[in-house]
Amino acid sequence: MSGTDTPPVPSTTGPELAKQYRPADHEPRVWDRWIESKAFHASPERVLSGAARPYCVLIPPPNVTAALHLGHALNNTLQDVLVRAHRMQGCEALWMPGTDHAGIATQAVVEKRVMKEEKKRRTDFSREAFIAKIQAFKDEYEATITNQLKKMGCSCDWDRQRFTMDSVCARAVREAFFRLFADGLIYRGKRLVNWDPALQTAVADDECYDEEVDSAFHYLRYPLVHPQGASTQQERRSGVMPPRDAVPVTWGELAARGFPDAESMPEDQQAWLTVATTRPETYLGDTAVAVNPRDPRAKALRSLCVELPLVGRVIPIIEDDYVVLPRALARSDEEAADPKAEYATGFLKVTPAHDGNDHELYLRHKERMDLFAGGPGRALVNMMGPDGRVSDRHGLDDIGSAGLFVGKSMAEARKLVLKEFESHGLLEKSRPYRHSIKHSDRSKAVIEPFLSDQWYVRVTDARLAEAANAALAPSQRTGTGSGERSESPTDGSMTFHPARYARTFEQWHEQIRDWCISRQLWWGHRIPVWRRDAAATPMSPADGDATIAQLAAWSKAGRIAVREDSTPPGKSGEVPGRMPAAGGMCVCVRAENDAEVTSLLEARGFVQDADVLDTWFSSALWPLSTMGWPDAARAASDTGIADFPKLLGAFNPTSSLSTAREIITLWVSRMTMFNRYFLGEGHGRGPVPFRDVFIHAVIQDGEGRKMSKTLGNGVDPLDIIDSHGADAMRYTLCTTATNTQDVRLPVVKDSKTGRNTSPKFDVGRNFANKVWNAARFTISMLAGAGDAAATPIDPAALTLADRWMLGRLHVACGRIDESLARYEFADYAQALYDVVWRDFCDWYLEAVKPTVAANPAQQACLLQVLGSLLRLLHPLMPFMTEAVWEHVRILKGTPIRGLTFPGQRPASSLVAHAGWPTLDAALSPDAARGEQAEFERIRSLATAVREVRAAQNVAPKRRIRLHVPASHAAFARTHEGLLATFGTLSGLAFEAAPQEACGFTFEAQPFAAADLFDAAPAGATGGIGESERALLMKRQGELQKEIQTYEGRLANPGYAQKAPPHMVEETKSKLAKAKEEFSAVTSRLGT
RNA sequence: GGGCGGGUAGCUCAACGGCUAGAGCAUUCGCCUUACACGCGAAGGGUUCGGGGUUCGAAUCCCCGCCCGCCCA
Repeated sequence: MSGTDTPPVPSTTGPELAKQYRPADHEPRVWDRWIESKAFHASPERVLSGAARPYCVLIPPPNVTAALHLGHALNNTLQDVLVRAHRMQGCEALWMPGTDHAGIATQAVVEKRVMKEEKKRRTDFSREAFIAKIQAFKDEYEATITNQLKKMGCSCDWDRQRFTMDSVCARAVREAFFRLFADGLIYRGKRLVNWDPALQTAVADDECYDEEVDSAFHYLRYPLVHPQGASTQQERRSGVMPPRDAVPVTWGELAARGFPDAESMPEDQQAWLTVATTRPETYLGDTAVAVNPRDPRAKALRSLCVELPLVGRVIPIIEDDYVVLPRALARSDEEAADPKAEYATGFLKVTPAHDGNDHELYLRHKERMDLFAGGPGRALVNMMGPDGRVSDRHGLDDIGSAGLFVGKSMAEARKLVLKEFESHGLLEKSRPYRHSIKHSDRSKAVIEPFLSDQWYVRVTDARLAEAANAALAPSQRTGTGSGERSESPTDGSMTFHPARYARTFEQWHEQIRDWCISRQLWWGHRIPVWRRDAAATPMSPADGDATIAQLAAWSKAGRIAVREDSTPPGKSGEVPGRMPAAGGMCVCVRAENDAEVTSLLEARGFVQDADVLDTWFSSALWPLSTMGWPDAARAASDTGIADFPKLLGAFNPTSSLSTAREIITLWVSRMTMFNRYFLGEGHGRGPVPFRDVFIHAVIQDGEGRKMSKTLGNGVDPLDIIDSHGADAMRYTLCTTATNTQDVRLPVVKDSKTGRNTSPKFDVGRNFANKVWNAARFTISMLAGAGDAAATPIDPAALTLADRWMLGRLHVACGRIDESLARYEFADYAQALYDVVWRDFCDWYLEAVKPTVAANPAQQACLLQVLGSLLRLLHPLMPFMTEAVWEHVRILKGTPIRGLTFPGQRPASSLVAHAGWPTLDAALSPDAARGEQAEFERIRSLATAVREVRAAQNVAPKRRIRLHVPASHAAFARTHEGLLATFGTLSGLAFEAAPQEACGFTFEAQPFAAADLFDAAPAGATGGIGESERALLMKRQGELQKEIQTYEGRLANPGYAQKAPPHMVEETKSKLAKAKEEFSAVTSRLGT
């Protein structure tokens, strides 16, 4: 810490503070003081030199898509609370800020904007020109977001702000991709995407909408054949057995196999299966028919096949319980209730290249389907071109006599297929059916599931998924899953809060699938792979040999890595001996600007992959990239931040990550895998990226709905800062942060501004104002105080009230420290509320009012307690406490023995650096239990007096006389001052109370309040008054209930025998007390 | 389909096998009591979703059911 910090601005040191806390008067000034003094700067040097413990939080980088909402406000408030508290505790606290480029979301937003403003599509621009537009948008929103965070008071180290696409992060992405590629953990594979045939691009799920359309189920007959007649496709291809020779299966044969109802069909005719489909046109890509194994017909069909009409392809019948049984065969009400059961025939055509569910079926029956199709992957028959028309050039190479469909759009093909089937007598019927299908947001075209080449990270490798699970703390492992602990010391060092989320994390990795990282977008990190298809671009042998030699040299030098299509996932690729004559070859180029390599590649027909990486790929590197990995020296020179090379060593692993539930799988998992992998020398057991993962609640509106733009129930943090102040918002958000999974915040529209707000924020505003006024009052009382002494005051020299307050402070500190350690922010807020409002304001300030002016020791105690409270409040309410601190820190204060502030930075005038209150055990309530109890008795008696005053309608300012029984004479005399203050008493009396006094019991003894009125109220007739009687009878009722409870408990024979003895004793003594008081009350009522 | 959370005062939430189930807001009554009306004092308000079980003792643990919500597929 530099300590070059400005003194308080003169204008704020005026004689008096405003009567109300007005946030706008302070927030900008306080913010400027923090920034000018570099209050949030973290120095890795201090960590590495051992001068301070590290505490580090990485901000979950907000998307640059839109301004922050209340959920962000919550998450960032909680992070700031953690960071500020640890900074005050003496840690070197680094909160790393930054934003995320959010590929799909941002590009989509900009595309919409450009369409609206310029009526142009992305494809109307060059890739570079369009990216420039997105870049401009990003700059705008990054500034908006940064401003919002600053308005909230976020104490990030702003000089270190990163963006997932800046040069430092880009280098990390490039290196990570290269290493995974070289290690065989990145491979190319096929996958179904949402294809927009109009725009000829893949679109993301959230760029589609579902819309109901009128369609139909069509019932197609597929003739049954014997597989031995057809053999496999491979054999047919080589001419062994033309498809026409497939041997038909007759109904008679089927009947003999036990197929129900087959005997009712013509015995010697070829049998068929009827499939029900809404997409008959895709039949060209069918590579199986599926039947449910529980279907009574399934057994008879085993070992048989069907032959696709016209195409002639012979495809297997597979059994899978995904298939819906027709209603007639349903085995339960639940099955029959499935609306699809009504339309189902029990036979499902399987088109794995054109339907997601069919693709899943294929993955489960891969071996069999591929065998029939002629080899690995061959059952994925793609019958459509990128233009959405039937094609025999994109994977359909056995079209047979179905050539008439080629070139037709999918809609035309549907009609034609139905017509052809009908003319062959193979269309059984069509039934109208209404269902929802996916459409593209932008073109409104019907989405076609389309097979395309994608890049994958092989996270199923043990070095990734299992390593992530091994990171979990042993107490949070269920023990059954993958990822046994190794001898690595970093295994088991990551803990979730609340603990239940560890299960989400663990199960995700147990059933993880390879991660598809390519996205058909322009905005993002472009995939650094150049590919050449041998078939597409022939090369002369000489060129080939030269290229191979060059690639081998570069590969050896670590500048590139090579994979062929045939390299199996999980294996590293090698530069082949010569240029392959078939298949594709991919070259990953390590350095971003290696023009020598890329120009040769491009000259030899290699083309860079057009896709970009999934945004989460760069996010997954956040703990590394923000710390300068892999080349911190270049990060330093890029940014001018000299200590970049020290960050990783000082702050990774980071301390706490705060994020939302759904992020566990998207982000937490991947950061864990990557941090461990890249810092773990390839074995995957390197350091974890963070020790604690805190999952915060989701803010919902009053009805339990998510806040969203479309519902119009969102609350803008800046609106709340405007109306209530940043501290009020922060405090209120903390009060909601219980460890449940969601919190409700009733939303109302402010009639004046028309903006959404919540009455909840008044809680924070009121509390801020309360603290402000408590401080204002304290300052005014201490204004004329004498000089401070250096020798700490012995608590024994203080009054009972002072020591009680120190005890309350002790309790509050313990509760707050505990809450912080457990990430229970609502309890932190509650502890502050209790100690500030209920203890300090309600009782302590009232107690010292009459005495503090004449008691220097009490002055010291009051100031130290206020200072402690402001410190404890600071993480939640940084602006207000800092504004107050400007006045408090200049007061002369003698320390109190046992109350210290470790972590304080002496050179700083900020409460942000003022250290954390720490109280010796000597000041704990336990150490002086008798005294604490004494003060509590005083409070109880005062409350009893107040009850009488309220019940009797005594004027608030009127001083009344308290008649004390002999049993309590000494007690009352000792504490007469406090009792008089709290009860607004004129004094004590020890003789019998006059007739018109109002009696009450305290500790089962008869007390009375007298001199309540100038004259006896009209109608008073002597004896006890009506309101006193009411009071006593109410009390009598309470006591009766209490006595019943205790007597019932003691009457239970099991209780005395089995309950802990101290508990039985306690009940007995409570019963005795209650009975005693009951008789006192009764006897008073009897007079 | 798998996993998880919740149902307690009108509202938002506490209470983690043992005080007469507690706070804040809202409500009612009395107060502009010299820090604070964004405040002070006092009061009313609960069959802890329903049913069963374990236990001396259940809002809390177990089982069944109902309702609401989230995540993953």
